[in-house]
Amino acid sequence: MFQSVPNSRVSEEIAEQIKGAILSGKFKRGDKLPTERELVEQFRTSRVSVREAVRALEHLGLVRVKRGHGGGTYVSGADHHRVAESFWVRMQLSKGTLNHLTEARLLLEPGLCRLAAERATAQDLERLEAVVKRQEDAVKTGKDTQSYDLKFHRLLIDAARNPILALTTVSVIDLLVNALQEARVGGGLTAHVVNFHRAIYNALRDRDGERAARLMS
Amino acid sequence: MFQSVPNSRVSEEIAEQIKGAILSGKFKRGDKLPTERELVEQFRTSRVSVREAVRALEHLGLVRVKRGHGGGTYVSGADHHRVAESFWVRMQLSKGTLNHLTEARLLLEPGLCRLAAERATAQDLERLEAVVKRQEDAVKTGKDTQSYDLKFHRLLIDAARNPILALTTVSVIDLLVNALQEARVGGGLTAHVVNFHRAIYNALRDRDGERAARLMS
DNA sequence: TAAGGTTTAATGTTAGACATTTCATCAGGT
DNA sequence: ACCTGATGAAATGTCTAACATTAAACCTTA
Repeated sequence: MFQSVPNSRVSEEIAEQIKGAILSGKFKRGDKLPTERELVEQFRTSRVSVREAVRALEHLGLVRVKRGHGGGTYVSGADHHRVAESFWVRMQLSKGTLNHLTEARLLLEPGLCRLAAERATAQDLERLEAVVKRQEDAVKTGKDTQSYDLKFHRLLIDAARNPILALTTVSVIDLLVNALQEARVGGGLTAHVVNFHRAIYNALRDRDGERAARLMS
Repeated sequence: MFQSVPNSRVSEEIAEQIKGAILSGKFKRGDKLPTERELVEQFRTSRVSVREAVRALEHLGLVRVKRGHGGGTYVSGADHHRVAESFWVRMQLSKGTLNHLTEARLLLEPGLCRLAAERATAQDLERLEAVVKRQEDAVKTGKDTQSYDLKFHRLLIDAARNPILALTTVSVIDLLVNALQEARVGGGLTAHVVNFHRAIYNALRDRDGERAARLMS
C-alpha cells in the first residue's frame, strides 16, 4: 500500500549505497573502497557513520577490513562465515545439537547431488575426478585425507549451481567439521569414504542423479 | 596447534561477552540490556566500542535497538531477517534468480515434511488443522488466504524441530513471498492450495512422511 | 644481502558535546 | 470527560577532533 520510508539511520543509507555499488558491479571482488576519510567527504557525514556502514557490510560478508599500511576496505567475494555464525547462534538459542546439523546435511547433500548430476560441466567433473584421485593416493600412502574430503564436497556443491543451497550447505558443513574437530572425533573411515566419493563421481559422470543421491546418504 | 589469540578489536570482545550472557540464559528474550552508558562503565571502554558491539549483535539478530524514551537494547528471540538478507545478497552476487529460491524451497520443504511426520506433537497437529480449517473458510467466503498459507508452512517448519533447517527455510520462503509480491504475481490457485494443505495435514496425522513429502512437492 | 629500525598510511579508540526520537505527563480548551 | 498540544526526560543517534595501534614499505647498517 505505502512505500517504505527512507532509512532513519544515516549509516544504513550509506551502507545501502555502497552495497548497491558492489552488487551492480561498480566494485569487483578484490577492489579497494575509498578510505574512511574519503567516504566521509563523499557522503558529507562523519567518520562514525561511515565506519558503522562499513561494519554492516562486513557483517553481510561483502567486504573485509584490513588495518595498517596498505589497509582499507576490500570487496570480498563469497564468505559464508557470517551465515555460519548465525546458524550456530540460532542452534544454541534453540537448544539444538550436532544431530540437527547432521540432519540438515543429510537433507541437503543428496538433493545437491541430483542437481549436480544435471548441471555439472566437463570442467566440474574433471576437477572432481582429480580430487578423488589425489584422495585415493593419500589413502594409499597413509596421509591425511580430510582436506580432499572437504574439497570434494565443495566442488560438488558448486557444481549444483544454486547459490542459496550452496551458502547453506557450506555453512552447515563448516560448522560440523569445526564441532567434530573440537570434540576430537577423528575420521577413521577414510578408506571407506574415498570409495563412496569414487562411486558418486561415477554416478555424476553418468548423469544418474538418483544413484548419486542414494550414495550420498 | 596453537590457540587463537583474543579478538583484536575491543568491540568484538565486548560482543562476545554479551553474546555469551544471552546464550547462557542470563538474559532472556524481551529482557533489556544495560544502557550504552552503563555498558561503558562496566567494560571500562568508550561508547563507540560499545555501540559497535551492540551493532554486531543486532546484525546477528540477537537484539533489537529502540531509540527514544523507554528505548534501549532488547534481547529479541528468533529473527531470520538478517540471514534472509545474506541469502539475498549472495543470490545477487552469484547472478541467481528466483528459480534458485524456488528450487531451494522444493528441496527443503518435502524433507521438513518427513521430519514433521515423525515429530509433530498433538499440539502441532491441532494448530495445523485449525489453520487449514480457517483457510478453507476463507476460500469459501472469498477472503484473502495468503496469511493462512504462510502460517501453515511456518507451523509445519516448526513441527520438524530442526532450528537450522527452520531458519533456512523460513528465510527462503520470506524472500520468495517478498519477491513474488513485488512482481505482482498473485496466487490464483488458492482453492487448489488449500486442498493440498488438507492432504498434507492428513498425511502428517497418519505419520506418513513419504506421502506428506510427495504432496509437498 | 639480510636484520632491524623508521616512516607512513591506514584503521582503531577515546572523550565530550550536541541532535533527535520517543514516550509520559500535564495543562487547557471544547 | 476527552481530545489537543506543550513540556520534560531518557534513551539512542551524530558530529568533531585528537590520539593509539597496526602493518607494509623503505631505509640503514653491519
